[in-house]
Amino acid sequence: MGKLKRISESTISRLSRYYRALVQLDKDNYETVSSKDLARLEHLTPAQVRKDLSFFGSFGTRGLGYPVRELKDKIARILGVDQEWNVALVGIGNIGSALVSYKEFSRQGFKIKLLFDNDQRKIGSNHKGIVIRDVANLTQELKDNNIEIVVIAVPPQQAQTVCDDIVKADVSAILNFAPINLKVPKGVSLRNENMAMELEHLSFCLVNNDYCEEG
Amino acid sequence: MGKLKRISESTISRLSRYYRALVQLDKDNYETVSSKDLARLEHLTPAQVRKDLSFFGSFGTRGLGYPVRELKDKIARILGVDQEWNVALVGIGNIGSALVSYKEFSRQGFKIKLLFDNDQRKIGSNHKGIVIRDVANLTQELKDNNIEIVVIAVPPQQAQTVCDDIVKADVSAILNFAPINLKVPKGVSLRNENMAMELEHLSFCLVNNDYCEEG
DNA sequence: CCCATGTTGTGAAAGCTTTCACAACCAATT
DNA sequence: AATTGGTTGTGAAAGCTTTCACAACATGGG
Ligand SMILES: NC(=O)c1ccc[n+]([C@@H]2O[C@H](COP(=O)([O-])OP(=O)(O)OC[C@H]3O[C@@H](n4cnc5c(N)ncnc54)[C@H](O)[C@@H]3O)[C@@H](O)[C@H]2O)c1
Ligand SMILES: NC(=O)c1ccc[n+]([C@@H]2O[C@H](COP(=O)([O-])OP(=O)(O)OC[C@H]3O[C@@H](n4cnc5c(N)ncnc54)[C@H](O)[C@@H]3O)[C@@H](O)[C@H]2O)c1
Repeated sequence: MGKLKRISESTISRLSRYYRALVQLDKDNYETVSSKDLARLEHLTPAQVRKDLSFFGSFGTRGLGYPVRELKDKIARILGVDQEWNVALVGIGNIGSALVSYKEFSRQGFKIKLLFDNDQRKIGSNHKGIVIRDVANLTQELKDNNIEIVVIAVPPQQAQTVCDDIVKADVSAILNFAPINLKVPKGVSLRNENMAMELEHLSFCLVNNDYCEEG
Repeated sequence: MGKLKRISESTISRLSRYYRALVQLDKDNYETVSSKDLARLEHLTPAQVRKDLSFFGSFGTRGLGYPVRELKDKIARILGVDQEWNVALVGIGNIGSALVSYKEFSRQGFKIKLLFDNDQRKIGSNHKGIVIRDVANLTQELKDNNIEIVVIAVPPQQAQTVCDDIVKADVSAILNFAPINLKVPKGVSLRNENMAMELEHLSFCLVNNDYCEEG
């Protein structure tokens, strides 16, 4: 079992994609899948699929391929989506509200447990069955409720302060929607969802289409 | 002027980050900035900054650094954010509505011109000053209105059909929020915004914290 | 049992990206 | 004009990721 190398960002992202494909294959009652099939489904190469999986073990059978359900479960375990995670959301505005309404996260094990805002008109109100709390008590309430992942959806100016309070609660996984570079201590995982950057990437491709292949 | 190499995805993303930093530096009335400063602001290395910029030309002065405003304008040009882009949005649900309300895109030159949905209750209604059109006429209306970028925010099952209609209108830049692998012909730039994948990345880090450094 | 066909797992090669290191240059000071 | 201190631009080195290529194994049919 290859349990030594550091896993690259891109391998982790591809794991998510394999997982999604496998969930579908399982629904469609496929028993086995080859690296070739999986690669075609995700527009990758078979060698890449095999190499990615090989970092975590040998899940396939030579000549046959991978058992769909088993591989799906193995990857679920690796990705940590075989369990439930307590999620909190800070900033219940446009994006925040959209996220609360999104049922798919819960189905995948990401349970939105707490909502926070600093707007007195919103605090105390019920949003999709969850009461919005005062961000003033953020650190304490995150601790009290065993929150493991926090999503930041506040304006960029407030994001670092909110982030600091989250870190104080020993939460070590943060998803940030504010277009700003948050500083977090070592050991805290931070992912940024930056739509402006994606749009700029597209406009770059429109302007420089010769130098921008494969989207 | 280095106009030969293919530019990597990561260089383009970093260009967006330099741009954001430069806009701020300009606002704060800085005249020049060194690769060292720019690197510190974005948590990168000075060599990386210089190498990235060198793909597009020599914008700095040895001993002095880069002229902030000039470099900002140069990068704006490279990214294509020195001009306005006509954007359309398909699927005015949770995410779609959030995007329409977001003023920042317009400020950056991404002008949301058309909205589409297939829900008869929504079609014809006014959303933040823009009327929601019937997706049935998608291809024709994209053409008629010179739309250059389309954002897909419909359920995953409908995304490929919508995508095909967009491609038919010769739009070559698509931002997709549906968690599905869209197929687009060569020459069309497709970016995916997949929040589930980001959350899975975080849960991976929580489970395998030894193998997951730097978020 | 043997052979043909198919597929994995993995070292090694190729390709790509980042970092290093330094010549080339700029400005200020003496 | 020479020296000091600073910074860029870039070829080369190092590091990382992807692809290649093939031994090792599985199955099925003669
Ligand atoms: N709406 C979009 O489409 C979009 C797109 C890209 C990025 N973003 C980014 O996402 C973030 C949220 O955007 P939005 O459109 O939802 O904004 P919004 O103004 O609709 O919502 C922000 C919410 O955060 C709350 N808030 C402000 N300061 C707070 C604090 N200190 N603690 C807790 N809550 C606080 C506000 O009361 C509000 O409810 C912003 O950083 C924005 O730049 C939004
Ligand atoms: N809401 C979120 O936080 C979130 C998060 C991640 C991903 N997503 C993805 O973004 C997409 C949109 O999510 P949402 O929550 O806004 O969903 P939603 O159901 O609120 O909105 C979807 C909208 O698309 C419209 N629609 C459906 N089929 C259409 C078609 N063929 N043409 C045009 N319009 C059509 C619907 O009428 C609706 O208005 C989905 O693919 C979802 O998986 C959403």
